[in-house]
Amino acid sequence: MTPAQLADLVRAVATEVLTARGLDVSALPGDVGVERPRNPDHGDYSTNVAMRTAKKAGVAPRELATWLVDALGGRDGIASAEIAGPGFINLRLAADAQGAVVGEVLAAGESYGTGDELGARSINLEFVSANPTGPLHLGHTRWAAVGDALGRVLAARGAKVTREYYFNDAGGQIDRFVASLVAAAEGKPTPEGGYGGAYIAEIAEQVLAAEPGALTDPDRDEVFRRIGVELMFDEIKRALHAFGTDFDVWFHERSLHDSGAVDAAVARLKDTGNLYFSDGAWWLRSTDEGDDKDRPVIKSDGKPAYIAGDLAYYLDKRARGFDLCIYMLGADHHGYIARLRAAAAAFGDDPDTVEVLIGQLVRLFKDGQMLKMSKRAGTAVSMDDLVGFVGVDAARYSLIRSSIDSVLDLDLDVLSRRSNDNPVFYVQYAHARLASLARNAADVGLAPGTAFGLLEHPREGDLIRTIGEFPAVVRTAAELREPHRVARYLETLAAAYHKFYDGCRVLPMGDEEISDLHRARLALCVAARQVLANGLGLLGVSAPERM
RNA sequence: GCCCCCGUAGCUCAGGGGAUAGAGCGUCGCCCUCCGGAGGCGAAAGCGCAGGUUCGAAUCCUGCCGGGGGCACCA
Repeated sequence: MTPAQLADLVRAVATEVLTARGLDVSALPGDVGVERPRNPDHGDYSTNVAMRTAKKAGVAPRELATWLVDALGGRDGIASAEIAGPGFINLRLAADAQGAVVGEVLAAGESYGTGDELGARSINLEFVSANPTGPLHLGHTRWAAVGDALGRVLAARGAKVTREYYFNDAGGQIDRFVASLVAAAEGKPTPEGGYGGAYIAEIAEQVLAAEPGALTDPDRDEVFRRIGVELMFDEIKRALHAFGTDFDVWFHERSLHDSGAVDAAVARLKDTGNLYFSDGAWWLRSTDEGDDKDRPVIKSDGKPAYIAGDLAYYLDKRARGFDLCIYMLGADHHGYIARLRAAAAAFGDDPDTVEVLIGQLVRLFKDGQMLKMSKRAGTAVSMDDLVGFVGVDAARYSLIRSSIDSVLDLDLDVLSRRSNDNPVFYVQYAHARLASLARNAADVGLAPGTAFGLLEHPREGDLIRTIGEFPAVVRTAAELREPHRVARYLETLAAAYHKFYDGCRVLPMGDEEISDLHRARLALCVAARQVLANGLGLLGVSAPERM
């Protein structure tokens, strides 16, 4: 019996009991569930349904709990039901009912953990979207890891996800980038406000290699722009791909200007009265969505402001059929939330079709000193740097496993000193150990069995219940847009497995005869390995056969 | 001044109202006669402060204190 099935049973029994007693069934909360108590004395699962329902139903919590316990006690698969504390109902499952979860995992295989509650949603997930003026730094790397994992998690729960990268290749930042390239090519110092990293000189060199006459070309800047920006794009794409993060759509802001989409979007907003004219500029009422001031869309010099591109871009996304647009932005962009929502509202959409996830910074420490991440200074810690230090798996995992709400401090000395310092190896080790076990089992002719009722050891029960949690963990991670929950769950699962492995012998000892218990335990191991692999897959982290 | 995020063990971080608050690393002490010791068992150690809501608050609300990040007709 899975937790979901048990919750269904509790709900059904509660409904029966209330009905039989002539009480209001609507007093039941909509999300009747079971949870795993921390204290094993409190059973395999517990439910607080009696406490949550009692007041509305007009009965004492413990009295209602008594009725529920009586009704639950005799049900198939329930070994015991008892009241505790203020009205908790603590449940124990029969070993065979609980063990059936193992069979479900084996049957579901790679699809265990997936669901379809997001099936109706077509989601545009935009993340990273770094300006093509320099290599991806640590902050971008965090979004690359988290965004990619979120995309996988959303897809696992049924959403149709398009991962998208928006290149801001139309504004003044690009002009400065180009000017920096030209200066480098001419051997001149970095211009005021330009970019001075070593990569600038490298790209300038490549431009000259591709177009030897670039410096004397009448359209010199245009040549450097065309080739230089393209080289930067390629570099960013290469780094992301090497990081295991690929996008479905690489969107160029410039295309919106070139195609007239920006003008069209602005015109439409003027027509519908969603822009107002003041002080020579056209303004969007972003204050309606909580902004502290309205924002100009057309500047008083007649040129479109940056936000004009955002408006056209939003319209483009909607035209492509997305019913939810998720933007992952850094903490320094939190002011954009109101603007982006206002954009949706201005086009007549529900602002909730725009969901902005704000992630905090990553700080890197080495020798106790914080490393600055300034691209301009050229001392940035890049995605490649981090990967070079710790590898893709550890980099992704360490960035994903924390909530994006918290500033993340990574210590390079710790991460690069010993691999064991990173929890990813704890999880991967569990998988590798299971893979090894499977090889050994095959060598002695042991095959998985189905006598799950024999799995009565406390650590077997704990492992089975942990495996049973996985689908709900993925569902919650998708719903809350928090892929770090998957990582933390995997650490719990790995711990449950290691404890089981320490306490329960799987393979026959010496010339011991193979028994149904051996076969059932092997099946449990196969299931555990499947869940570890599925979970690591959601994070884009490898599940190694050997380490 | 206004807005956003954070404050939980020595450190890095989990804990979407529930019973005795967890993990990794670090410290101390155990377990190698067989499946991978990159493991297991045990110990010390913590919810910034004050109110409020609730049967019940690390979790929700308010205020304060502390830290970080934002508040452009730049992109």
